[in-house]
Amino acid sequence: MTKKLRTKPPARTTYRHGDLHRALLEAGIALAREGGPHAIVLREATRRAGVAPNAAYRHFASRQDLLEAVRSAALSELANAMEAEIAKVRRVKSPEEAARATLRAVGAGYLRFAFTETGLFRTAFATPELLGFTSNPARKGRSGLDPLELLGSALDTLVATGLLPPERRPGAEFLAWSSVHGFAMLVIDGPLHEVPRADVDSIGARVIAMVEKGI
Amino acid sequence: MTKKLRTKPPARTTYRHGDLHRALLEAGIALAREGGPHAIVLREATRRAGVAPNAAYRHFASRQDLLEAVRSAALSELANAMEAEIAKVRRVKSPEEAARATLRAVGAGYLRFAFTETGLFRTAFATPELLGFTSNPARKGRSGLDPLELLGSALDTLVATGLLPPERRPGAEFLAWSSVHGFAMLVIDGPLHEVPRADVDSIGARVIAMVEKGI
DNA sequence: AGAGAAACTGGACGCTGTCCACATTCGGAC
DNA sequence: GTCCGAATGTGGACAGCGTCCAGTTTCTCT
Repeated sequence: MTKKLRTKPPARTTYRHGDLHRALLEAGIALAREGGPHAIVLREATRRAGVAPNAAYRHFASRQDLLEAVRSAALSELANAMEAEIAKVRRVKSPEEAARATLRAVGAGYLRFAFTETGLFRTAFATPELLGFTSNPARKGRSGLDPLELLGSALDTLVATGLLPPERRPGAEFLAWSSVHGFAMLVIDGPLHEVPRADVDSIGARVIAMVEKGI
Repeated sequence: MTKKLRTKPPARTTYRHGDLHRALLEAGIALAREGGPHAIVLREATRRAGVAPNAAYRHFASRQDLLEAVRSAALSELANAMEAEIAKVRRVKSPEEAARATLRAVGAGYLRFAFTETGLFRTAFATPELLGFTSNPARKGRSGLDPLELLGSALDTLVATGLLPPERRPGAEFLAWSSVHGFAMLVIDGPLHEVPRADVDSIGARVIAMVEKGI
């Protein structure tokens, strides 16, 4: 064993770190990815950045503040996962079919992220006190939309193609989001936890079908 | 100010506490009720029980163990809330209408508990590692059914009255549970947090309607 | 009455977030 | 170019947490 081959920063020689804010944020993201929100530990983040614990306070007001920043990054990655799934849909037959497929893609991307990046997913929705995801640049994906906006956009398209009556549009994102999010939780640490991936996917498809039908 | 009028146990004079297990569990439940899962703190529980911190280890293997016990109690109370709502339904017109109303009551009870006993609700589904609610006597309500079983029973009745095709019955509880649970999370600490109760209730009704229709 | 087990106490350890006082360095005004 | 204030990082401390170990008190069973 050489001494600790953790991603140890090369023992900076300069007094100033140079980009500590980003280093701490990235350490926080790594921690969240590995162990979820409660694995985000200030001292460990500073350790990984090769800096004294207190240095963090020049860049984040508190552990909670760092948590919040990681949370935004997680939401942004969630948006990217959703966009990736949506991108696969393009160039299909009818606009109607495309609209439906896009809505399904939104759900599928959400679930894929939840199951693939569980730690980040949990972090995205870990909030000791209130807060959802109000519009915040840090939480958007590459397309410039955050997860809720992506869902809203898919629903708008559904209305535009005449597949969803306009009077049922308001608040529809909450119906869809509830179902898919709840399902993710059920799988991540609920009764569906031990169920094989294939079965999970098929139930997931039914959840999305239920939304399409019942919305 | 008299010195701390917290529910201070009357400074027991005996060496033995007498019923420390229950006292700790109840302190844990109180803490969870006030501040959710992470407010369950071993030392605080022992303080409220008027006992040294280590005494807890004679009754719970770890903080996690106490958390787990509180969690079971919370699930049991959730079952009770659901049962209470179901009880209101009895003696309606047709069996079909009764079956539908019962399913809605299951959802309504779930949501009422989530919004009324938020701390306990959060605790019921807080689980650092895996686990859902497998059958466990401590998690049942007065009727002898746990929350998931209550939902399952309502769905069975729906099938019995011919309102739900039997082939769609398997796994249906996961569709219903996903939607209602997700909605609860959305309200408790998601984008719907600031929305007035009346609006929340009306969206909640739509969620339940979606399930009835899309299941 | 005595022995062994069960319940509780006391003190300690390492970990955490956070605060205060101090050291170093950077960038701009003269 | 030099000086000075602001920004950044360090060191040491504190309280609170979960947990462990060793001792003490009490109960129960023979």
